[in-house]
Order: sequence, then C-alpha cells, then structure tokens
Amino acid sequence: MFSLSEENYLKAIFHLETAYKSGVSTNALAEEMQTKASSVTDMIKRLSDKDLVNYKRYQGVKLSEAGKDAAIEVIRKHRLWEVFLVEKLGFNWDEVHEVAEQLEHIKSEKLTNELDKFLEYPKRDPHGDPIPDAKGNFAVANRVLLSELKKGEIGICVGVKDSSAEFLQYLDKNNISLGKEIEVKEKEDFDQSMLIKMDGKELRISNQISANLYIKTT
Amino acid sequence: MFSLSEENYLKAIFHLETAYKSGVSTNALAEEMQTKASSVTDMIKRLSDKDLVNYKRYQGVKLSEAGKDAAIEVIRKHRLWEVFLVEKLGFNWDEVHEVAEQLEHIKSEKLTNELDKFLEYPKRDPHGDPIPDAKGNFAVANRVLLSELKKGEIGICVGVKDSSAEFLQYLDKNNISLGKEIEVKEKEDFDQSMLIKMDGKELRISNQISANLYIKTT
DNA sequence: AAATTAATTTAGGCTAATCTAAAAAATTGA
DNA sequence: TCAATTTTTTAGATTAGCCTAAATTAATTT
Repeated sequence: MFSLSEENYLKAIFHLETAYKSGVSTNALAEEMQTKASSVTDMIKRLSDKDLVNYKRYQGVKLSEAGKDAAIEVIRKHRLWEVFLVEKLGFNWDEVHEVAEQLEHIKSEKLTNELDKFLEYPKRDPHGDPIPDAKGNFAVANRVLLSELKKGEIGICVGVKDSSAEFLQYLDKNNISLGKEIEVKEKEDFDQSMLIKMDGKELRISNQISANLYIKTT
Repeated sequence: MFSLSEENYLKAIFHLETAYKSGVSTNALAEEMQTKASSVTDMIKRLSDKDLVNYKRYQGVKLSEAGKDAAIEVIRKHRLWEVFLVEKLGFNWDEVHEVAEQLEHIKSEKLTNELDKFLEYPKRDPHGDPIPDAKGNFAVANRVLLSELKKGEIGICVGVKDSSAEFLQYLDKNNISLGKEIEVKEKEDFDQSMLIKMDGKELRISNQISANLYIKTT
C-alpha cells in the first residue's frame, strides 16, 4: 500500500510523462507538486527503493509498470468520485477537484468497483477526461484543441485541458459546455483569437481559451 | 483543521466518555487506540494545547465543547458514509466499518451535507446508531440490551453494541436483523443464556450475544 | 575547452506521531 | 502508614516528509 504523498507523486509523474517522454525532471516535478527540488529528490529515492519508478541521478524519472498501475488506479478513483459528486450530489464541475483529491486516496477495491457500477460505468469525468476501467484501460482521446482548428472548421466540445475553477467558471458564464457544437467563423493571425459560433450566437474568445478546449471534429 | 490522528483520538475520547464520566484515563485511551500510553500522553498534550480537551496530569481527559463538536462531526460523517455504502453500493453491514473509517476524514462541509440530502437525511446507520444532524444534534437512544429483558418480555431489535464483522456475521447466519421482533421465552440463571423466539422459530443464544443487541421494548 | 549558469543532489534540521525504557506520581493493601 | 503495585509521564529515539543551504554535476556560452 502506498502513502498519500507517494500516490500524489505517482499521479504527478504520470501526468508529466506525456510532456516529458524521456523522463520527468526534478524541477518539473517540484513545480507540479508545489514543493522544493530537494524534497522531490528524497521522494524519488523512496519510490525508486519500492521499484515504482526508474531513476538514475541527474537523469529524470520514469514510472515502472507497477508505478503506472498505481497512478492509473488513483486517477480512476479521482475521476469516478468527480462523476459521483456532479451526477449524484449536484456539485458543479468547478467544485469537484479539491474533494476528489481527497477521495482518490480511499483504499478499498470493493468501494471503487461498486462506485463504478453505481455510476453505470462512466467513460468520462465531468471535464471530459477518460476514466480507466478496473483493469486500468483508458479510452484513447481522439481530440484536438480548439486552437488548432482553422477558419470554417466545425467540432463538438468534448473536454477541457485546464480544469481550474476560474476557467470552468468562464465557460459557464459563456454557456460553453461539453457536447456543444462550435464553428470557427474567423481566426486572427496576430493573436490567434477566434470568433466562434455556438448555439446560433457568435462569441469572440482569446487563444488562452481556445488552447484549453478539446474538440472532436465531425 | 485537525489531523487524521487528532480526529481519531477525539472520536475515541467521545466514545469512552459515556463509560468514564469523570474523565478518560490514559490507559483506557491507549487500549481503544491500540497504542502505547506514552503516545497517548503526547497526543493529549497536543489536543490540550489546541483546547480540544481539558487535561491535568494524572487526572484523565475530557473533551471541551470544541472537541465534542469536532468528534460529533467525524461520527456524523462515519455514519452517513456507512448508510451510503449499504444503501447505495450494496455493501453488507459487516463490510462498512473499515472504509467508513477512511471516508470519515474527508474534509468538505458541502460534501457531508449533500451526502446527507442524497441519502434523505437518515436518522440511523446500518447498525442502528443515531446520525447527528448538521448542527450536531443526536437522536437519543431509547433502548436496552436484550440481556436486560426478563422471561416473557418482547421487543424489537434496533441496534448492535458490538459492530465487529464476526458478531454481525453471526447475526446474519441466524437471521437476526434490525426490525425483528424478539421474545424471551426462557432465561438461564446460571449463564444468562436465553431461548428467544423470532420469526416463529426458537433460538438459544449466549449472554455474549444478548449483551450486544439493543432492543426497544413495545 | 574553460567558464559561467542552471539543475540536481547531499547534508543537516524540523515536526508529527509513534516507540521503548526509565522516572515519577497515585493507588492499594498488609 | 508505608511498601508494593499500577498508572502516568518524561526522556530520548525513530520514521516520513518536508525544509534551507551548500556542494556537485550537467548544460550552455563565449
């Protein structure tokens, strides 16, 4: 069994590995974990002793198979609890993160699997992220950022890259939610801002917005 | 906010206070917490520094108002989660304790209150124990132990004193559950064992059983 | 290729929560 | 009452997880 802190590190490494294919640097991990590089080195040693990561001094860190399994299990629980909070308890999608950060560490295989069943085996969490199944299998995300679409292209909003409360509240305020069809009417060369059409109305959004919205093109 | 360990101590003191009205002794608390007396002394000092307990050396410990409030909040969460596990996720009443021990430490007032609402404000947990409401008010238990009934008396089973998996499994095996009507047909002077009638059938039970079953007499 | 800068690790401390062993205080009982 | 026993506290270690400051290694410039 892993400690709360170990689980958080494993999760962070997992998320960073997509960006740092050749190994996650100590500094990147320190940034992600909001801690000091020296603390990261300490923890990496502990995780390495438990064979959850592969580590050579000054070379960055990668999850082992066991580490990956553990990370995916935590992510599975996090996302299932998010679905529970929104679907069953009426939380808004910008209110679930902090609570799910706690709930993801509850240890009970039966609990996780019964929760999954109770929620009818959801495939995605409220932010559109895929939920691993009991075997750790992910749905592969076949999506692009809205910022990558060209003028005239159309797609469905399927997820958010940034799930901070601030960003989600901006989306709520502008009625942007998962499932909405979005058409790129104009795209500014200078700052990448866009004029989009949604619900029959036009809306101008900055690149900061479009670069955090996942779209499935139709 | 309190640490996991602090919350567990507060809860233990709360439970022991009913038996030790004049203050909970260090040894009793060590026994309850499955730890050493010296560790208890350490923690009592910490709780005392935070004004969660009143403590004078060698005199046992009592919860302050703040300590009592904190303990009741933890107990409220524990029992609500037990209801959730049984009612919504299909756990048996002998499987919920360990998981609820973890869930009771999740910090989110909104979560607790929305869970309470989702469960339709249950008054009792699966073992018949009262659930404090959001203000910390308990239903007062108006019940006696089955072992206190005399021959010929009748009552309804409303709770268990021991909620260990072993005891609950014994009850399951003998079809004893909350809500059942029980009549004392015979009571043995020598060992206090009883012959009881339930569901039209007779069953002989030892004092260890009858002293752990709460009854509401009709 | 040497020098500077940046990243990483080591060394040494700190705190919460635990432990063992010893000391001190309270209780019991002859 | 006072000696023996029990209970409780103190003293001193230990571990996980974090910190700061210093040292080391790697990367980048010139």
